[in-house]
Amino acid sequence: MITDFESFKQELSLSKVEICRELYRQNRETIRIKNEEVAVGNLVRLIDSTLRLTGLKGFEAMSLRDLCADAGFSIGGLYAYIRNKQDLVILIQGHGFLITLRTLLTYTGQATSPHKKLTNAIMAHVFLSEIMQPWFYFSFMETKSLPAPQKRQAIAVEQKVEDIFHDVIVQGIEAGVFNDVNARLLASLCKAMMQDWYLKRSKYARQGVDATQYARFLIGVVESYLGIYPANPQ
Amino acid sequence: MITDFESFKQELSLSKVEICRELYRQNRETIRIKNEEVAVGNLVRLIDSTLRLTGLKGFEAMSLRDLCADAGFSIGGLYAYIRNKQDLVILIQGHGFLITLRTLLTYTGQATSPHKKLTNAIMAHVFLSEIMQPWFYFSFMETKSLPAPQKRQAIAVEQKVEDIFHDVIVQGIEAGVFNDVNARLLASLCKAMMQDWYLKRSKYARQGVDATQYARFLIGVVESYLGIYPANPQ
DNA sequence: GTCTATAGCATGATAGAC
DNA sequence: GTCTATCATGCTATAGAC
Repeated sequence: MITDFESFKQELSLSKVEICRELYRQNRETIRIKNEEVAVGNLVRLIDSTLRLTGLKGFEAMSLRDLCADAGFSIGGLYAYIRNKQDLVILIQGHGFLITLRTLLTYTGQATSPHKKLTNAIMAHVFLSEIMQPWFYFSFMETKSLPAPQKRQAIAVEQKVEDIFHDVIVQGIEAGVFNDVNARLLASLCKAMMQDWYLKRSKYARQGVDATQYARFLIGVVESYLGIYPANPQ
Repeated sequence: MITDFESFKQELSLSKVEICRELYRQNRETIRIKNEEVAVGNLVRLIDSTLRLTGLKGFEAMSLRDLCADAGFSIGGLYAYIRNKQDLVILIQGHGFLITLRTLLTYTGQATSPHKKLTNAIMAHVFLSEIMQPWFYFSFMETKSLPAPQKRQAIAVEQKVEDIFHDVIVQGIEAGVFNDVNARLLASLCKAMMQDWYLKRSKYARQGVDATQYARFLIGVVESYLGIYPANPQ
C-alpha cells in the first residue's frame, strides 16, 4: 500500500544508470560501443540532454548539433549510439513503457479491495510520472510524430493503462462498493487528470502543490464520484 | 443557459470567413494584400492547412513547401501574408484567445447562481473546443516554442481561464452551496479535464462519446465533489 | 497578386584521421 | 572510441518575371 511519495521513491529505486544499462542491453545491435561501462555512462548523458532539449523546443526543433553541445558529444561520437535521429526516439520510448506497465500492475496487484487498487493505481501513476516527468512529457508530445509501429505501440500502452483503471472500476461496481458510473469514461478521466501532473508541472509548483497532495486530491475527487465518501470530501 | 451542443453552435455562429476577416483587419501591416475579399479567402485556406498539417506532424516538421502544396499557394504568394514562418503561429494564436475569453465570460455572466455559472462555463469551454478543436490543439502543442511575448500571452490567457473557474468556485463556497474544497486545485482540475477533450478527441470518438455527453459527465464529477448532488451521481 | 527560380544557410549523416 | 572535416539535402526567404 502506497501512502506518500518518499516511500514510493525508495521502494522503486529507479536509478538512471540502471535504466540505461537495461537500455544498452536491449539495443546492442544498433549501439556500436563494446565497453558496457563507457556506453552506459554516455547513454545517461545522451538521454538526459535529449529529454531536456526536447522539453524546451520540441524534438524536431532540436538539432543534433545542439544535442552534442549539451551532452558533451562530438557529432561523430553520437552516431556510435544511433543510426539516425529517429533512433533517439525509439531508444527513449521503449524503456518507459515497460516501467509504467510493470509499476501499475505491481501496485494494483498488491491491493485486495477495488477501492485500494484504485487509490494505489492513482498514487503509483502520479508518483512514477513525478520521478520520470521528462520521459512522460516527451512521450506525450512526440507520439504523433513516431513511425507507424512505434506509434501503434504507444497507443496500445496508453490503452492498456486505461484498461487497468477501467477493470478496477468495473470490479468495484460489480462488488456494489462503487456507484454505477460509466467506467470507460471515468477511466479516461483518471488518465486525463493524472496526465496534467506531468504536462503542467510548473503550474502546480507555482501553486505549491506536491505529488502527494495532488494524488490525494485526485483520489478525493474520484472517491466522491464513486460514492465512497459521499458526505464530505476533504 | 446552455443545454446542448447544437444550440450552442447556432448561437455562437463562428464562421471561418468571419474569423479570418477579423484576423485580416488585425494584421493589416504584415499582410501585403490590399483586396479584402481576396485576402480573406486565402487566409481561410492558409490557416486551415496550417492547423491540419501541424496537427499531423507538428509545426517545426511542417515545411512551407508542404503548406503551399496543401493550401494551393506558391511559395512567393505565401510570403505576401507572412514575413516569416513564426508569423504563422502569431497569426493563428492571437485570434483564438479573444474568442475563448469572450465566450467564457459571456456564458458565466448570463447565469445567476454559482452552480449555473459553473455548469455554463464547463459546457461553453467543451463546446467551444469542439468547434475549434484544431486551434485548441495547435495552441496547446506550440505554446512552448513561441517567442517570449507570445508565450507570456498564452500563459496569461490560460491563467485567466482558470481564474474564471476559481472565482466561481469561491463564490459557491462562500454562499454555502458548495463544499469547502481547494478552489485553486479544483479550477486546475477542471482545465485538465476539459483539455483532454481537444487533446484526445479521437479516443472519445472511438468510445462513441459526443461533446454534450462529455460536458455533462464532467459536470457530474465536479458536482459530486462539490456536494451538490451528494446522493447519486448519474 | 501570383508565379518561378534561386540565393544562402542549417541540417542530418558519413569518411577517415588519431 | 572519439574526434574533425566534409557531403548532400532540404529548408526559409528573396528577387524578379508575368
